[in-house]
Amino acid sequence: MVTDLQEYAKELVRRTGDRVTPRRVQTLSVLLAEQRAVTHHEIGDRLQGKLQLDRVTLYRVLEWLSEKGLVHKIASDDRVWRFRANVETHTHQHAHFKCTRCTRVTCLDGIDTAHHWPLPAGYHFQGAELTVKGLCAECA
Amino acid sequence: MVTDLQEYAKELVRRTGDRVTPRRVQTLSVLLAEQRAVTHHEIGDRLQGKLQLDRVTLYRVLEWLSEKGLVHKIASDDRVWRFRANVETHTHQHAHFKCTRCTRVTCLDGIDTAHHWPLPAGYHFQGAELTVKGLCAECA
DNA sequence: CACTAAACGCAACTTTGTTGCAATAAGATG
DNA sequence: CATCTTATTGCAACAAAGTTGCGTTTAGTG
Repeated sequence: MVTDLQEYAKELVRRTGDRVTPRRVQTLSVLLAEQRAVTHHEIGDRLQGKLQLDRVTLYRVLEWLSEKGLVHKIASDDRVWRFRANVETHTHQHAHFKCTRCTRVTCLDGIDTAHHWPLPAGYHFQGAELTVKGLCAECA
Repeated sequence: MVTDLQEYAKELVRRTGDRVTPRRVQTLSVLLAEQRAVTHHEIGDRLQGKLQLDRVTLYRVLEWLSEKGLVHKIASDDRVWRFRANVETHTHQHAHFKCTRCTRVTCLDGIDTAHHWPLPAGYHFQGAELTVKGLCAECA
């Protein structure tokens, strides 16, 4: 139910201690509803009609959600940031899959990128970003 | 010796069968001289003075070098393409390391990304891009 | 209800990369 | 080595993603 999701989003925003604004709640709600990582543009489309939202504001809302740990950013080779709501079942340290045909990005919770990769001497590990490319089940 | 590198670059360009132009040779020469992945901007800086080179031409030269397999492109989370000369000792299927302080990108030849990662049923593997982040030996 | 700092909207700007087209030059041919 | 053909280059204009500055609105507090 949509209302449940919005209430949940509202609760998550409230817990941060910062202001609970419609834009934050609606944006997070959209991301919670998706089972994948979506672009800034796609989020904007889904919010059309529901409420007026400036491009810049959306960037700032997403940045804020990211800072608060409610969402995470994913870099891709098309130079477009994608965002995904953080769910308890997966940590930040996971891989992503990008379909080379439909360009959809999904999370690969089965792969743990927190694994310590073999680095040259003197190097200090902080994190890793792994994107596996190929065809998803629908496009294959 | 710089001349050697330029001669080598020239030879590599010649082997493609396409035209041997100063811009292609010089650009490849700059990339061969680097032990890491450099941005379009950095390459432009290194070419200043040596020869006049338009932004667009550089993009096209790099694209061409990439198509011919003399160079490979690396995507990063700062939306900037980086390029690195292909050396026999490493294949395209390897990981990269990006220092979060000096932003330099180096190749991690010890990690093979052609490995078949565990994917959901119906998914078809094509390739993977892995960037490990942290501090390099100089910045640590 | 009034107040204040945080959010927001708007306009202008930056960075990275691309497209179209006319001018130039690599290398083949005579 | 002059000429010709076509790939390559430079220029100008454009496009997309994202950022900055600033005045206006609004959430939350008293």
